[in-house]
Amino acid sequence: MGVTLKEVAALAGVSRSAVSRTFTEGASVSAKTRRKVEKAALELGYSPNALASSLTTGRTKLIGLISNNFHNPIFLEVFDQFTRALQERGLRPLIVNLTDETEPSNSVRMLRQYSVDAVIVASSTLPPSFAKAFHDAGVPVVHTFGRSATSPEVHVVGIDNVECGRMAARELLARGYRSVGYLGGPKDATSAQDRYRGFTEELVHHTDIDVTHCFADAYSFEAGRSKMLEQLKGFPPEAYFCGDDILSIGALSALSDHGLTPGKDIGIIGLNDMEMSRWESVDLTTIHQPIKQIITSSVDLVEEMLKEPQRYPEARIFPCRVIERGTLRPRP
Amino acid sequence: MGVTLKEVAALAGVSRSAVSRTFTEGASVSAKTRRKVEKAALELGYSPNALASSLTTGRTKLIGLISNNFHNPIFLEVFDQFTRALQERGLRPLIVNLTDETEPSNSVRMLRQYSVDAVIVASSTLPPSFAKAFHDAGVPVVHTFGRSATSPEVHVVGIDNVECGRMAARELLARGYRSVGYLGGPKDATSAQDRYRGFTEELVHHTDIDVTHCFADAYSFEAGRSKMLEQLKGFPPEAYFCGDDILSIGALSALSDHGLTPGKDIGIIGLNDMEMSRWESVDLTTIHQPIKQIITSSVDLVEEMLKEPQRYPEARIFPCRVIERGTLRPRP
DNA sequence: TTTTCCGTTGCAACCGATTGCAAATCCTTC
DNA sequence: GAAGGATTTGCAATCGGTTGCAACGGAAAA
Repeated sequence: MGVTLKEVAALAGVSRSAVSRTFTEGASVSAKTRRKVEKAALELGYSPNALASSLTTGRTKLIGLISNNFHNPIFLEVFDQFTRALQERGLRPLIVNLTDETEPSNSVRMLRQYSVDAVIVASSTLPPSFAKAFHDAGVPVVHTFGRSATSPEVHVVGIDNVECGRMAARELLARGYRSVGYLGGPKDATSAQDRYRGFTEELVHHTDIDVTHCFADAYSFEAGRSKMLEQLKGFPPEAYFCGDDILSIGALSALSDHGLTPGKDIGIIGLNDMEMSRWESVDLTTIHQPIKQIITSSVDLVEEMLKEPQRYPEARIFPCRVIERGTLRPRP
Repeated sequence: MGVTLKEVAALAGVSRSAVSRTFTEGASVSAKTRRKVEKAALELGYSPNALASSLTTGRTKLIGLISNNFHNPIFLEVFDQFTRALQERGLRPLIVNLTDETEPSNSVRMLRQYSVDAVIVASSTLPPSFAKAFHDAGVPVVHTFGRSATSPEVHVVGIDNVECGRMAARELLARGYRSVGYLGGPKDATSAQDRYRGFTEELVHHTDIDVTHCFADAYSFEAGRSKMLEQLKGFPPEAYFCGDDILSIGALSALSDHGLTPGKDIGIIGLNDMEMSRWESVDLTTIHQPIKQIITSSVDLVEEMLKEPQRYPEARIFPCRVIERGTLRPRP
């Protein structure tokens, strides 16, 4: 269908190598032939076939981008950032939407078939073993939003979820709440587990504080809402640490159903600080996760791995901080 | 890096052709060789290189998916649906995030370099000429959420935006509003223009009704909110047709700033019926756009174009309907 | 047993590029 | 003008597959 090297070479009256070289950085071509070739290429509307060249160079500039969080609005931001960051560096995101039906191992195979140069697993709900599968298959991999502690074999970029749990606990303590709850994401998500661990660890010595916990089925509005509705049927604590802003927003909706005012009747602190949390109607007190930095750093890391595939795995952990808005009562 | 045909052939003791044929649908191989090859392939962990084979077959199964709506939450749903639908059919989405900085023509070139089999332009804010550029470059293209009327050269799947504008106008009339406004998306978006046209056309003979209009800078929460805040400084009409749910939600936030109750003090009707509009705290009356059907149909169309690239362009238009919730006053 | 036919197999060319190597060309310098 | 070195150039092999074609082999038909 497209114009090929050969045709350009014929028109320019040079060899195919000459054409190839004019289009590869730092190859040796004289100004004269370069001019001839460029003229011919322009005339024919030629642009090199990236896939064909990948055959010999072994580089496709294709990066697998795997996720499964399509029901969390934060993902919009994540996705926007990732695609931009990759594009800016001349890399192309090849997307995999991991649904419940899709067999994870299939995606490993598929991405290998397309010879992606590297894979980014962007999810806090996938197990470390998933990212490791790519590593084992010889594909450079970065697990963004992954758990750092127990996956020494794979690069991880994200936050310290345990510390975030502690941070949330401290914040609730500082506000004088006497009974607190953790409303986490799905129980099998490492992020939900780690945040829970930090939260309870911080509170274990405060024997005067009542601590409860529960896990929503997913990081989604509906899951947060229905779990909070369930809680409100019993005797809910004075304040909740929700494992994600979208859970918080679902929870807020449940509170409003019951005529409860967040920050006054019940405290809520979230995690992520997504755009929506800043909306006046939401005004969520939350722990800010530096998404942009995390993603830029992830893509940086990918680029470095392209140069040095056997690079020793590292964890890049970014600090979080509490953003005060309206869903916790003021500090005394 | 990976295992190649040759190695499998060597291990299985057959020719490379035999191996190739066992992995291509409907090729002639005896059960015996197939068994030998499969055993060897399994042992070596071989899976064919999709890119290499694309060289000869001319098919990559790569589909360019281009969008620029990364600030509208509806895009989460769109994106989820698109990636799933493509995956289910064995097609791979190659994403292009069209930002303001990126030169559109670059994406045409880039997608041709990766020999995508087809391109889906998923945006109601890109001009028909953009989709046409792919058509002109010989790449099959479907413009999802595009304008049907004036792009006879390109397949379009979506809704009749003019009709939606009329529908909104009729709905506001039926509720007895005497002064109405259109709060549209960016002025240069065909969807914003068409919805505006329908809206005013329907009202042109109702000389007793006051009609005003304005355009937000983008299909985003912030744009809707700030435009509505601006409106509220003057003498706003009794009800608005917002060109998109996210604009409506931004507008609702502005109303709440001013202590106005939607549905009571000011009416709002949106367009899209995205998940968020169903949230109790939003409860937006809106025009439902059948996203799922549109996307399934788009991907169907792409598949058909793969078989028949020169297929005569068609427009697939899906009907919309009003979903009554709480942001318009009841019919009299 | 020989002939015929059909399904299977391997050879070799090709897809569109890259690249090591040696030949050709250019520019200096004597 | 010739020798020398530095660039530039083209040849041909290669990347990992696919596929038309002819040869092959086995079974059924004669």
